[in-house]
Amino acid sequence: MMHKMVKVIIADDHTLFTEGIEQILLSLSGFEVLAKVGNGKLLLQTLNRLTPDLILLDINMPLMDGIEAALLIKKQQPNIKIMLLSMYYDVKMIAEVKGDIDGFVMKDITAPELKHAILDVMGGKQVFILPEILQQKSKVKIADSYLDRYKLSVREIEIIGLIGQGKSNKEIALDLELSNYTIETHRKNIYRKLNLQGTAELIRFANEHGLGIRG
Amino acid sequence: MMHKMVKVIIADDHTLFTEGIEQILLSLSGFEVLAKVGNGKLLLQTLNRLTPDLILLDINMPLMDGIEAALLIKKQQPNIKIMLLSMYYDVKMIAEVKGDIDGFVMKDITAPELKHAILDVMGGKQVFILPEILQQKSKVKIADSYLDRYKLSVREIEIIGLIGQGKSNKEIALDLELSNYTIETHRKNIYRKLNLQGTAELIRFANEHGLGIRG
DNA sequence: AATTCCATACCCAGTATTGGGTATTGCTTT
DNA sequence: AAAGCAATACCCAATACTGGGTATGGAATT
Repeated sequence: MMHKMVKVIIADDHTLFTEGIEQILLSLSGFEVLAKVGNGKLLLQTLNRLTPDLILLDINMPLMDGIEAALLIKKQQPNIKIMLLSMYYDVKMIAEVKGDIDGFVMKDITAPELKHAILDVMGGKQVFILPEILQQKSKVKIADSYLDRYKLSVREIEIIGLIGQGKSNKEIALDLELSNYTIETHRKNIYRKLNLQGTAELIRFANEHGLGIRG
Repeated sequence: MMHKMVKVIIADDHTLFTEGIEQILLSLSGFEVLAKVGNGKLLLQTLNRLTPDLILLDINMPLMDGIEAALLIKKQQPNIKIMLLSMYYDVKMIAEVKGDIDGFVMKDITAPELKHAILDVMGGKQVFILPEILQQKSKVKIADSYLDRYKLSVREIEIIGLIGQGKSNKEIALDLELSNYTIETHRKNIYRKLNLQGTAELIRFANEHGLGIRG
């Protein structure tokens, strides 16, 4: 296994990304890209005629998302290794797939790191590479950036994150053991600082800035 | 210009993506990648010592987002071409940058299309490649998929999209010339079908499935 | 023909959110 | 010492949203 080409299928709806990954794997050598597919259904169909060693699988895809596809594939062809690729980290999601998936990496790792992760997975390890923010002992680095740009406080950033995960003010108040009034006040300040109106715009902001990451 | 290497800087916080793009450009030949940077500030610093012909610039980056950086760079070094890369399409955003930016492409185009777009830009054209969904005469293709998966109706998908853009029920009712009651009813049905609770979860869904794209 | 689904619309009641404002305490900066 | 900021908390009022339900008409399916 360590000495032969790893046959890979790449599944991601962003073509630039899949073609980029393909080029990366070719440049790393040791890999053969069997196919690149843009959605979960196409992936299942492709598996009817190709048998990879490994699938690199984006979580967010049209028609059938990555996790859904992964669980199906694992059931049908348990020998195929599956590594999930994501821009986001979500504790609930990881817990959901932990027993079934061979690896999880985020899109901010380097190509050598990806290669290393793949080889670990092919060697039988289960590899979960956590996002940098969770590896750090503190969140000073990311928090500082939002402090600077938007004059957001640490608490405000935290609350944006919780809202970004879909929590209501009430839930957040319970989580943080604060009054509901306090959460509302923070939200008022957040809207003012970011010049946003309403939950929808705020969540969009959170997503675009990766602030829905649970930490 | 057509016969010499195009010097490119790639700016995107997802390292796998920047390294992928680099590999793509190398495989296409005719390009020299001067640098890959992960945020807007680093990009500005890099421009103090390198002068590219072209910057491929992701919109969503930490510390300084793509548009902010682009407008600054265009002011300081108007001869550098800038092409924005995005996963999302937003009419308002495009209108905002249309006068300043040389190109906009989405991450679901192919590498040859990217090359073609770059060469057009380097040749003096302004290139805006619209997402596939906007190029289609109808939305049957994407709508069908959600019909199947979630039993969502065409109207429901449309309303998710509008909510995903941050519109209130009242605004949507005005847009679609319907009663506010109707929008609320559609929302109730959407929550039930998707097993979601509240605006935050719905918007997250919309974003993850690209349903915030204006069509 | 009957049933189901979709689109549209409404009522009711309760909760959630937003925007205006106020206030206190503690810490940091000037 | 004074000022500014963050965290926390509250009041008021209005609007927005949610979840329960009802209903009609038209189109598609059974």
